[in-house]
Amino acid sequence: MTKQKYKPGKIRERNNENILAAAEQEFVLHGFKGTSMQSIADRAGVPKANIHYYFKNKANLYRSLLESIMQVWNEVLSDITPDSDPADVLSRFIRSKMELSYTHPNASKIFAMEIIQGAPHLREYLSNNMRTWMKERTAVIQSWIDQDKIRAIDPTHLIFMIWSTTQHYADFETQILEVTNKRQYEPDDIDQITHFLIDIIFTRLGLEQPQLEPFRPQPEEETSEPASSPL
Amino acid sequence: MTKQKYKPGKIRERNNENILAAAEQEFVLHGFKGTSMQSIADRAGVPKANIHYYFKNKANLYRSLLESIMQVWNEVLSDITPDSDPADVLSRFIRSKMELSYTHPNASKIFAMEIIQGAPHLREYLSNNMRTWMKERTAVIQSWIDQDKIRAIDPTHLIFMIWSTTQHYADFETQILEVTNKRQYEPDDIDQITHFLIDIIFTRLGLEQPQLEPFRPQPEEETSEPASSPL
DNA sequence: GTCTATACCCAGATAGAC
DNA sequence: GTCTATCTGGGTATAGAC
Repeated sequence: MTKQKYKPGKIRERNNENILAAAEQEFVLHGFKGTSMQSIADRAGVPKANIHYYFKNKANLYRSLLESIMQVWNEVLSDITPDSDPADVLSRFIRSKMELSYTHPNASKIFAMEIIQGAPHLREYLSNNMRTWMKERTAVIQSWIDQDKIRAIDPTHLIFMIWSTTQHYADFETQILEVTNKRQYEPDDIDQITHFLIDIIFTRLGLEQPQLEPFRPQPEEETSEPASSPL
Repeated sequence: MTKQKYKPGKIRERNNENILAAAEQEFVLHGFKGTSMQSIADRAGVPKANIHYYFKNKANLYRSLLESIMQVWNEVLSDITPDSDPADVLSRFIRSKMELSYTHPNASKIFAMEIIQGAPHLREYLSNNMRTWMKERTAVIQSWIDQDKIRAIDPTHLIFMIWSTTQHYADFETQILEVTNKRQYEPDDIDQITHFLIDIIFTRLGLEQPQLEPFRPQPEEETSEPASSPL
């Protein structure tokens, strides 16, 4: 009879997270149109009607997922200024992206599928936010070039290169594990790839290879975040 | 009444190609599960039952598409030997991949979505063919290192880097065009990106930048190949 | 807030007339 | 070889009892 000390809305919050985690799995496996509300309900262990009660409809649920993904996406490379040390900022950029590929592969995959299919649910967001995001970053990189901090390079394609190479390890995980004959990535793999990418890019930019702390993922906390948290 | 000089099976062949081209479009937009046979039929301008007559079922049609994609995929980097000139082989590798991203973006996208979703229709192929493909290539690159033709580097991740950076321009086309504020890629863009990638990679490998013929796509022939040929 | 039952629609696939 | 009509299952969404 001891009434649990859940603060109001705690149950709803937990249900929300369970449903989002289940939806993430299903959307990765079958895409937006190919995923059924029933399969999400089954995986989350709730009746199908409850998902409609919480999220209204499938498009809404999917958009909630995309929003939580874009939120994390926007945190990387947010501390870049003309006065920054390029080696510091770029190595942390590459490293953060690699860590995200390791810790949140499904988020990366859902984003990738959304873009590949023409970004039907994300077009507005892209044109509103992405272009200015890019303009600001490339302007800073160009200022580094003008200050002779790095060798001249096309800043836009440099960012595309870092995006593509790091996200590749999340999105094409299946192919990479098959080809390299591994069962799963280990933290050491993430370190090795991060060094590989920094090595190639920094050589071209005329930067010294930085010393990096090895990547050690935090042991999964009990309920601080759901296991497959939306990115 | 002049009986057309179509060789036997010509009509069937044309129908096949139309259906495959329509299927390619639909599978890119909606994924395997999300695509309906009706929408493929509508796009191809044939009754739905005919597709079942030609391809038996959806999975079969999809696999036919994947096979034609893998066929083209396998042609690149097929002429690599320990005696080859690394600068020549690698620059043509990068260039071919960039040209494929330009000429066959949908093929790249379908392949990407298949891998992202866990390669349910391609797993067997991957484990049978891909690992030996990779072993052979990385062995040759390692031999170049042993011969001091290029600076030491991890051959496997070098190939991943070329795959990811080149395919990115096909798969993430929507995002890239939005961010760079373009309506579509031009042949000049392909040249510029190719040079960008060769520049960075060759600098790290200690190779001279090669002279490259500019990329000029052949003017679309009338019926030599369907407009949206399967890769 | 929760879940059963159901309305309504569209999917893949095939039978069978042409 | 072609296409209409139809079978059967599963989809989204909601009404309404609990």
